[in-house]
Amino acid sequence: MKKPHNELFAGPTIDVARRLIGATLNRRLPKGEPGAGQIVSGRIVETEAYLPLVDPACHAYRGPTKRTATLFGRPGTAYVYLIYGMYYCLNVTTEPPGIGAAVLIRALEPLRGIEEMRRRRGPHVPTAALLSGPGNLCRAMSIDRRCDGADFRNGNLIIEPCVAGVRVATQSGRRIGLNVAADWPLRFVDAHSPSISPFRRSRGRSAQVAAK
DNA sequence: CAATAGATCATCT
DNA sequence: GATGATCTATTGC
Repeated sequence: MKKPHNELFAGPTIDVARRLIGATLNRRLPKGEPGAGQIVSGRIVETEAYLPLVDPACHAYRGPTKRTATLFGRPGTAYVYLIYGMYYCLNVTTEPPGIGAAVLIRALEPLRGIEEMRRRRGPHVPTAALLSGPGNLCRAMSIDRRCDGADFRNGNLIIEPCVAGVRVATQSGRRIGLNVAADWPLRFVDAHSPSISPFRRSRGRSAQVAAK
């Protein structure tokens, strides 16, 4: 039994998004599939904040629905949804219960279970790219709607904070794939990681502004 | 390198 | 009935 990391999910959404860079995501592969029970894990190197109340790109913006119910629950819960009929996206809920907001996990650097990830992504995918991109990391780690509502402190989907004292060179920039409020500087990356997701068209240019 | 098309479906209007 | 917090392959410069 490990110590729960409540402090990791506390505070403003932007702070959580920054704090999650360098943290470790551990996933225990579900029963009934290859590698069941094994742990696959990665180091978080890219996140995006979706702010409470004021953010038109946040799924919570128009109030709770059946799909987005978990967004309004306690912080540190998994919000998983299907996008484009084909891929899942994994979020960490933030803010107190009743307020909908989250941090999207966009990319990780593979740590454990590389063979299991490659089995799900394909034999020719380079190791550094196995967990690069929100849809890809969910596929590699067998994360889908069954994970919606999971607690990141216990269970089969756990986030452990960055080791104390480790400094990650974090940068911020515009968000990716949005039609509204894409230019808000709410995307955070570990600038030195080879696993950051490729830049994609989201209109305009992708300004990278140095943060701390 | 940049732009575009197509795959595919739960959710919401 | 339209729409995505995506990804890959393909085309064109």
